[in-house]
Amino acid sequence: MSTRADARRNYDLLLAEARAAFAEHGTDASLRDVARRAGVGIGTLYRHFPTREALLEALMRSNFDGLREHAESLLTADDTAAALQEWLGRLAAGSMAYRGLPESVLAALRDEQSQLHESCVAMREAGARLLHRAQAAGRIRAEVTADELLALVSGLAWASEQARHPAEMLDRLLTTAMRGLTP
Amino acid sequence: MSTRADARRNYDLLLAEARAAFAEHGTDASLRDVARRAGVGIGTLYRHFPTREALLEALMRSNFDGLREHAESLLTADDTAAALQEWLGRLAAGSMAYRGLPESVLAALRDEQSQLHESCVAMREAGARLLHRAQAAGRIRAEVTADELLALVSGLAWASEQARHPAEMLDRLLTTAMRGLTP
DNA sequence: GATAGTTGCGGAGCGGTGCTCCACTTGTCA
DNA sequence: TGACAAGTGGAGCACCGCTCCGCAACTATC
Repeated sequence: MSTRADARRNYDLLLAEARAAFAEHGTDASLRDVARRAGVGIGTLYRHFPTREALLEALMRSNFDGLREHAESLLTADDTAAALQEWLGRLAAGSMAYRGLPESVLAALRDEQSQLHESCVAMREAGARLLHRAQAAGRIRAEVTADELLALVSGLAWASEQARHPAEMLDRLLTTAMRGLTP
Repeated sequence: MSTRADARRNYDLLLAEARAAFAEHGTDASLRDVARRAGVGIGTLYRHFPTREALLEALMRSNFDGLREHAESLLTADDTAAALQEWLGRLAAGSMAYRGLPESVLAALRDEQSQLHESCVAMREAGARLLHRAQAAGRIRAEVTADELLALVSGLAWASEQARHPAEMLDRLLTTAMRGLTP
């Protein structure tokens, strides 16, 4: 039993609509609207996701897990710097999927109470291993920290979002940033 | 005559309260609250500033003008790269004065209809002269554009805002960025 | 199948928001 | 001092996030 069948169905419906709404209107999309689009009462939405953050969390956790796995798969790459850059590119692209999301990523990193924190930390540590490997190979300056790196990339992703040609701008900014990271 | 004395007074009161409110609650502070704190009806606020952007504009224009003047005064500095870095630091710090403002800066840069656009462009061009001078001196890579530079610094300012120690983080990120900008 | 009981649902309601509109007050100039 | 344009203020509209609880619907048992 645990969960009733209709509850499970509504949960999935809400999640799908939330994903669409956040992609369309950014992270401050109307939750009433999400419920409406899912054909469900507003109370039902709040029953399943007590806060807006809970909703974001559900969406972002898979993001984080994917990034962690990606980082781990890159740990055996020959070119450590290229591996790091590839991962940072995907991190930035993932952040940009929903407007306003980079802010949530950083907030989750900061707030240890956040339920997102765990999966976010796991992702960060996978990224840190990638960084350390590149540093050990002398490809990245030793004094660069993982926190700094994530903040940097989040900032670039954010700035690119605002530009006329986001993808192109992100590419330029990432390239410049990588130059600053090398010894 | 032109404007009545009381209207002028209310305008100034509103502007002062708006500045305080934006600094305290970010750029989405409650306008009703601004009017309340200024001891004025909400209608009066909207009479003077038809949109939230108009209010931001009035506040930011002085910011931009100050940045432009600063850039111009740095044009005669001996160390072109240091001059650029100093100005970028002030740009970032100015952006961070109000949470959420960097986004408005970039939006104004993008939107040519914006009333902010003119003063923003003037500031950007003053910054661009600073950049070109450093490039001519061989201190900054030639292919870096002014747009890219402003986006970069805005992104770093934004990311720093989110960090635990904003000022310190901004310093680290700016240093890394400058490294990426040098040939 | 029928039934009991728990689980989940929906939306009215509260206090807030941005913004509009217009009856009324107030400053100004003749 | 008065006429009148300029300026005011807040009621009102449609929305928001979020809470609460009477009621409907699903499920385990018989």
